[in-house]
Amino acid sequence: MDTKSRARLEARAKIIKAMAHPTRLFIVEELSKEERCVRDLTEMIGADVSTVSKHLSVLRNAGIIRNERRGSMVFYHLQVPCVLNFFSCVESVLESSAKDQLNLIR
Amino acid sequence: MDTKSRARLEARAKIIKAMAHPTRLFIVEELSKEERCVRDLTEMIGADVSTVSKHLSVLRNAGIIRNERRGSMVFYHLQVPCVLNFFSCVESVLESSAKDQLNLIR
DNA sequence: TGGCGATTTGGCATAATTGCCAAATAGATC
DNA sequence: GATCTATTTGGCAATTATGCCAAATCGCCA
Repeated sequence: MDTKSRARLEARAKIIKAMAHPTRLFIVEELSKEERCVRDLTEMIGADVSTVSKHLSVLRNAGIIRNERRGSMVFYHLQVPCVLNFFSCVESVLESSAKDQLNLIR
Repeated sequence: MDTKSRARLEARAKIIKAMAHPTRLFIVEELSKEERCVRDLTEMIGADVSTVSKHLSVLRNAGIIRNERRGSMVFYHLQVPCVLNFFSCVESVLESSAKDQLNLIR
């Protein structure tokens, strides 16, 4: 692995890592339906506002979501919707694992 | 968010987290071409064998890859190829970010 | 300007991840 | 069984991630 390949892999990993948290997956899923302000997301998630704000900044820094200030509120929306494709594949992995469990029992 | 939703999100996050590392992305990409033994992967990656072995176990525990022992060697192969779809979307995110950079400069 | 709601940032304690070395395990071959 | 190669596991130090509280910032409106 040369330096260039390593840099490319690191850039990719950074984006995937941004998705790799239950709360952030929830945010992505929710923003795929409609844009939301921090307060609404916080209420749905049930964590501290500061925690939610930091999760949002992780997703924003990765380039996955975007924010727009309107008045005193900040609205977030999904910038790159193809990340939703992750979900169907993840389900495939889960199904595949479930089958393995059955095979072990038999 | 109820307990059930949270569990589902955690299961998904676990799988995405397994992909969220440069070395493991390399492994997935490499195994998409052909199956490989631990020694070959280790040589390509250039880390300690134990490190590579642990990365492989992360991917295996997530259900993304599978291993098969043949003699004294263990071969790994991609179990759920749809994870390769992640890459094209990740590139979209990177491109989108690159455009943002240009807009900031202007 | 002062106060208020919305959001972000700093800081800290705790937990999880990472990578290496050393040791253990497994199969092949003698 | 002894030994060699291949792989995994245990353990440890260093780094990074997480979540909360407190404090700071921002926009609005009286």
